[in-house]
Amino acid sequence: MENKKKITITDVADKAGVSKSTVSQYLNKRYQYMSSETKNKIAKVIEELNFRPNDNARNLKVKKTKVVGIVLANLLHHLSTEIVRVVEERLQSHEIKVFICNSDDSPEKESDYIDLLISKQVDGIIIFPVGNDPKVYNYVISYGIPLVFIDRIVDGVTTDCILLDNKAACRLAVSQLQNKGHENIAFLTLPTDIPVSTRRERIEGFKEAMSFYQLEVQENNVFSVPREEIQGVLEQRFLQENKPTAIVAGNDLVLREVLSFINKVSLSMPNDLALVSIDEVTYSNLYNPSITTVNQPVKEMGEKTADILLDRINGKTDDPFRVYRFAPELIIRGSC
Amino acid sequence: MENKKKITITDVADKAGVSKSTVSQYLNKRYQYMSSETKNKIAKVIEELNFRPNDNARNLKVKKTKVVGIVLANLLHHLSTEIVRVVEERLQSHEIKVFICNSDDSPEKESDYIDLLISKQVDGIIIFPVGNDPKVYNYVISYGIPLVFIDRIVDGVTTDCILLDNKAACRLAVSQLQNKGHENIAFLTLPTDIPVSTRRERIEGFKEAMSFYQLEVQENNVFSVPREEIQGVLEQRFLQENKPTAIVAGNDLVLREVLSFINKVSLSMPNDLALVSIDEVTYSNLYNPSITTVNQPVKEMGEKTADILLDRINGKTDDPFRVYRFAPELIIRGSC
DNA sequence: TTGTAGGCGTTATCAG
DNA sequence: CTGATAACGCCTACAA
Repeated sequence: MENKKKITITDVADKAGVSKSTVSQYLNKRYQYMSSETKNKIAKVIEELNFRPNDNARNLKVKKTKVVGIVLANLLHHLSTEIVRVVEERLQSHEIKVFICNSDDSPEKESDYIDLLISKQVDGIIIFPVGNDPKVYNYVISYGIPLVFIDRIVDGVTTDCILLDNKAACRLAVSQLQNKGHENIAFLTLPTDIPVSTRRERIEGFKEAMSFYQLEVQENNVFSVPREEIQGVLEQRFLQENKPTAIVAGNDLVLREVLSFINKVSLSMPNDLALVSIDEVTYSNLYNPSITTVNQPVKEMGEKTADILLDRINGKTDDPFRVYRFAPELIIRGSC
Repeated sequence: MENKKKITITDVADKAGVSKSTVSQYLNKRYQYMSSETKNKIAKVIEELNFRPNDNARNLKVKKTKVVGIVLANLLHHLSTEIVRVVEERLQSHEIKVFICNSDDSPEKESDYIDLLISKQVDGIIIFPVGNDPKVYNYVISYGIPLVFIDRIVDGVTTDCILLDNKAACRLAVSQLQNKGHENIAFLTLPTDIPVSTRRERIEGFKEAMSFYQLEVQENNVFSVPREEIQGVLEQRFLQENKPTAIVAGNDLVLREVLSFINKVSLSMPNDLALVSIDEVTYSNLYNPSITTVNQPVKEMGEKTADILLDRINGKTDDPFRVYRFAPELIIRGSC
């Protein structure tokens, strides 16, 4: 189990009785310039020695690494990982591998991983951004590495962005509820003090949708509070007059809290309270009653991300950067 | 937005009016050999030029990369990602970064990613294995890269393994059910034709636990079928005599199917049917009724994984490789 | 305290 | 078809 000296292309060349160059030719599949005899010989030696070329050395000469880095805000966020899967599949089919990094909602970690990916010379970077310092991201761009944002926009950074049409999502949610006769609708989301474009868009979208359907937005029905306070504010709200008859949960974390609240006070859906959640969750079909959700088109978004990135990497496009908005889809289930 | 020539240590040296070596010293924080004047000058130039050292070149000389690769079987599997988070946190505190790769339950992809990680010269590799060809894994070891398996064992590979004590998990599940007076207990798991040690261990564990509690294992109560067949076999089974009064779900995927079945035929838990699931799921507390689960000690397992790997990487141990079994924990909730 | 020279493992160029 | 040889960007003696 000694940590033996790593074997190199030179070892292979020596043992095969050819030169390094020839082995290199072999590694790069330039078989044309090679007798099938030497070819086989090299193959055998590589097998025997269990040789693997050192990519670091290779990338010193060759500019492309065929690796793309994805920096995830949160590994546990199901939507992100689903998009990643789609992106990865698409990139794989172009022979590109993916390294996933987890920023764990920390701008510092995110920045560290971006630096690492740059120093590894990856061909492209995809970020679910958590930070709000444009400098970090702009450096990637100025370094010449194609960059795509998913899920959020960062002020001051001009690059391709893949986003849900959040306002349309709210409109779908509200439309479904007002269809069912609800007028007193509450909206809950996490705090918007940090510049997370998504949350702000959803609040605005909710308000716009309400007025679109000529419903009144009661100010004590719109909440933007930290996760751990959600149950508290709901309990309070439901002690007041004029209880909401329906709730729109601004994302999956909010949904969890809302469901806990509903369980705790034994409300029954959809009669006591109707519910629509933005973003799919794993248990929407399983839950009793099943949960109506507004879903992101994961497949389309992932594929678009991969395609844009590929085009930029291969220099196939000089189109100006733009924001791609994807239409949400309403999945009507039992909760409303 | 031209893809400008990447700037190198030479550019920095030139612009700062010092030599490459001095810049290198700076990069490696050897400030002792440097006037604070030159130090500041270099810092400024690096900032201005937005220089980032090329890790590939660096790693050619320096053996440690300070990067560990994790190959995940399935990004969407919550348990895995939770363990990854713990591992990562631990490794971060030792200045080690983590690249996550998704094998997507494909042995080929897994093998490709292992090769990639090797050629990137990572310091260590952690795998949630999906393949069963020892060669792939043994190559990592023979290459001198420390390797840790999580969740499964692979026949023919001798290395450190982090596993749940699966038999104990089944014993906990059965004990809880027999406590509640159940005797006719069914067990469901996915197929065991591929050599996935975990599934086999859980089936055996179930049988042993039953006999330990002097309960009879009815052969038509033990299922090992593909996911898409689970609901079908349950429907059939519940048409027969002697219906089970309780079910143990062998993992989270099985649980989903069982819950769908229960919903479809409108059984009520825990009265019509009691349920215990092995492995935690995100919705266990939210569900109605909440779901009793046998949990893996994610934190301990993740930390142990990181610690073992760190010790191996730093050559701090020559202990023989071993299998670490972790005690599961029963979380009693409403489903039984 | 700074500079020079050589090497890390691979690829590319160009003779042979 | 094969083999020298010079990069690639950085690090590390050792010399100045």
